[in-house]
Amino acid sequence: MEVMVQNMGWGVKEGGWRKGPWTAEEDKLLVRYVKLHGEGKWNNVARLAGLKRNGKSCRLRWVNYLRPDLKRGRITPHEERIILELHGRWGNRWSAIARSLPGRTDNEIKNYWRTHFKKNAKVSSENPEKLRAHLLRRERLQLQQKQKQQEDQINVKKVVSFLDESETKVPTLAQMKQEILYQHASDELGFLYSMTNGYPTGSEASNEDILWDGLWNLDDFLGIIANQHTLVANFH
DNA sequence: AACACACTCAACCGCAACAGC
DNA sequence: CGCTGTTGCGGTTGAGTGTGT
Repeated sequence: MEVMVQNMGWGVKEGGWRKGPWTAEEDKLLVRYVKLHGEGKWNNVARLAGLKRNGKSCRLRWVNYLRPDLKRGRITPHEERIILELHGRWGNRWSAIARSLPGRTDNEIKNYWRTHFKKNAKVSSENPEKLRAHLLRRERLQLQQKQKQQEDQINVKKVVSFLDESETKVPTLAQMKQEILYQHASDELGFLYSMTNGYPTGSEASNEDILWDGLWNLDDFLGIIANQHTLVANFH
């Protein structure tokens, strides 16, 4: 890796700092540092963790890649709507938008918007043929995503029926199911409300917290459920 | 199969805001 | 109050990969 990095012209030291793609070893050192010292004080990382990276680079690597609460995978259509909506309101305030999408980074959202929407605007004015091809392509991709979502829904049904079976055995699971279903429903309603009636005024931040708070991916949910499943299995 | 184009992602840079002295 | 170091943000770049022709 080190060799490859150097061949690519990366990994060159500038003022003593390494640059370019991170190695697994560097990641390990950074993670260990954060575990021991917490986030922040990034300029101490080089000294305390033995990394030859400047603080800025370490922070970026942590925030955009190593943080444990990051959500992996493609932006969902639901998230896409939120990005569009919030970008319409706030403009390029990526970090603010990212705060409304738990598990997504400003970098990720910025990248997504630039490739999908900024280009669209340019393409449409320049060449309608290109735009049509572009839209067709996107439509196909969305179709694929939709199919995946349907599979996810089937999985949710399986999980819910599992919970139904387990309710009598483990009462807390019944509670959990109720909360999850309620939260999912209120998210949808909240979003629809905001789309049709405009945005709440007054204590905006707290209202929005409620509105966006339940956007965690189904994967996370299924992960929790899987853990619960193991617990129940072990319990019996 | 080869090429061109589109898309994704990680990483860098410059600048501004903030905190501490 | 001004200086300095640190942190956070937005813009940009470039490599790698996927897809269409």
